[in-house]
Amino acid sequence: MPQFCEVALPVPLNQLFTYSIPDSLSLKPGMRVIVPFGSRQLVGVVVRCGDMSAAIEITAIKPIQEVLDEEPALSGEMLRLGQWIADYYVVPQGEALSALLPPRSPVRRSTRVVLTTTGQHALQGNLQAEEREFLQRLAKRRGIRRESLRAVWPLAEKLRKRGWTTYEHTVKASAARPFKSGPWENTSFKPSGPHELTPQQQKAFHSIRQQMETHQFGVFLLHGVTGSGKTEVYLRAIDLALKRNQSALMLVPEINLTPAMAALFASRFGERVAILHSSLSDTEREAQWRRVREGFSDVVIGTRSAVFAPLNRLALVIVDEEHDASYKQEEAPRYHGRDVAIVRARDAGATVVLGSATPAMESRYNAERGKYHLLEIEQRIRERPLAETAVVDMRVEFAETGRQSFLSRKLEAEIARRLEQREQSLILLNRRGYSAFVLCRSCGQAIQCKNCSIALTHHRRLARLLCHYCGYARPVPRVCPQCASEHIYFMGEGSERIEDALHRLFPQARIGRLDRDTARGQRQAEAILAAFQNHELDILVGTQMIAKGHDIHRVTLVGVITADIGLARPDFRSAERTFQLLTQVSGRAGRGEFLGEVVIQTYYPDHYAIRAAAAQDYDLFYQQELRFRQLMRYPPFTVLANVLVRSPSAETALRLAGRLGRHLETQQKLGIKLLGPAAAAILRLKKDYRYQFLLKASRRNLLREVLLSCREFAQRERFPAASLVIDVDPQTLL
DNA sequence: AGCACGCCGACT
DNA sequence: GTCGGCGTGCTC
Repeated sequence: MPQFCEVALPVPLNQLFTYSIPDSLSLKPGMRVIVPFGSRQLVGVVVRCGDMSAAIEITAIKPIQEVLDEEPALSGEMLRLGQWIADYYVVPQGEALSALLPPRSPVRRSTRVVLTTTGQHALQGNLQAEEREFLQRLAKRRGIRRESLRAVWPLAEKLRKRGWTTYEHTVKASAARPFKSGPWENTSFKPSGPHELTPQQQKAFHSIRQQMETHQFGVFLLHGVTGSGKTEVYLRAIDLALKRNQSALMLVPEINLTPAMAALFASRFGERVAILHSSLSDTEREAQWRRVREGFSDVVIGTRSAVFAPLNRLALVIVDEEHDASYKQEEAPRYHGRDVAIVRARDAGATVVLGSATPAMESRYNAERGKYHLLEIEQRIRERPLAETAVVDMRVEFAETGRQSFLSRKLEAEIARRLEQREQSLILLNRRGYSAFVLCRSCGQAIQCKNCSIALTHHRRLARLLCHYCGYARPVPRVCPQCASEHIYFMGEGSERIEDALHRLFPQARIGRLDRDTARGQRQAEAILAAFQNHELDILVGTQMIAKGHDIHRVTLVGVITADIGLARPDFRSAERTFQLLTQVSGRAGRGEFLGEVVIQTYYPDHYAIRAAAAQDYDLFYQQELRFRQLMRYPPFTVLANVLVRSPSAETALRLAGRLGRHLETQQKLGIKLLGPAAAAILRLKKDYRYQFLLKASRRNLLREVLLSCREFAQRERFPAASLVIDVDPQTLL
């Protein structure tokens, strides 16, 4: 009986493909294979193996070409997780699985130029000298690698178009590399022991331990104020998993995975830790992946994609700063790392700890309904008090001083005092660049990106206008590009301008800046933070990068220049994001022996997100926000999906949106609310025009049904594959 | 998605 | 007369 298998392939088609298995190959589900697909060869993952019956209806079944793994790259557990992602996020299984696979490609591709039969005939006839020479080179060997063609490229292309030569593509397994030992081999880290736990830390740890002892799935929400020592609780729980010969996984947001953090974990767990960092190369990443799979590492710390680390005997999954938006992947498959982590833990019977000082609304709501166990730590370690907060109403400030300054008298005085006392200040302005936009007073237009419907931001040091969405850059114009008027004005301020202005106000101060412009990679960010940590800087200005997780003892002042920047965004999470940012940055003050102080400048001092952040009162915010969400039928009271239609042609985008809209109207039912089609908040992004629908559903199943029908409709109606974007549980509606 | 096949305009 | 544009259809 011939054997067949079903293979998931990285194509946007919602199906598996059946291949026959040659007798010479032995295959198991989870192995990667090379298969012929149309005129191409693709790498896929075997999902199922079976006998004839499944394949009976398919006319032309091709054989598997090559097997790429000796042992399955994906375990049964990981294949199930891939299936869950495909179902939940409404993506084809092949696309879902591509997120789970080991980082480095298992194949090498090469393209050779070879002689065709007509080409061989042509060689007999009359030819130009250079043509003859080239064809003879091809005839002598089995063609030439395409890359080594550069010098004779135009000639080669000419002959190919004439039909004398053609490309021959080959895909071959790349040689397996021996892998080196861990990343800590050459650093002589000093082992460090556990710290004393406060009674509240102790209590939280005990609950987690009890759950782990049951070997049953369970989720904790560890809600601990900033500086309450959540990390020490994580360390103890991981330690427990290891002592029982089980493994642990910890997810952290991108910016928190600093070498300092890595060093902390290395000092406690040594070579057993694998760190999956975004700045690792694919080869390094794969080496870590193999260390984990082969059991050399049983603790994995990493960002979003580390949730797929091939750990066995998983006992504990920690998601630190679980509210953080960077856990959502913003391209297909659009999964949420926290939610995938929970599903993975459920399948493995593991304990989950979601940690945050500002839990996501959904998480806190789940805790209140008893879906998660709530653990609270209200005390900072060593009983350090939270910082005191002053809110400055910038409307009043302007009325009283009559001058348009970004810095209030209060904040300026406090900075001056810190400089005198040799203490440090953190200044937050959550917008990078020098001025926010460039406006022409004659025609009234802000200078726009050529790919997006977005005003460009002025970056002075770069002497460029930049698009913060697509990366487009252009020189700073001296006259308006629209109307040639000289009356162009630079409006609004960003972190770069604040840094400049502080230099002028406090010429004696040592000032640094931390944002995506000064810290283009992890190392530069670390260097700036290290300088601040060592008190080589008095003031650190920056965007939200300065708000996260850093523990710098001499910071006694945190200033927020404009707290309202995020509030105006057309996004139902804008209040939540603002509250989280203000709370996080406030938590940076007073972590040492001195009391901290926070000054928040705002034009909306009465907004509940700002009031609650100033009072460091999570519950106040939560209750208010919950009412808003309930009234407006937003999560956690509904589940959402954003369905977006895009095309480089404005007309096509509009037409497709109209057709999809008419289809969605036929899908209306009780429990589903459809908003749209509407122009996306950024109508044009990266050259695409975009229209969107927001679906609110009372139940997950209803939402899924509608989304599946959307995808089927688009496929049936031959929408271009990239034109439909489905985002389940969207974190942003841009 | 990628790639082949197929049918209409501006070039040697 | 040919090259090459991208519409349409298909991939086990």
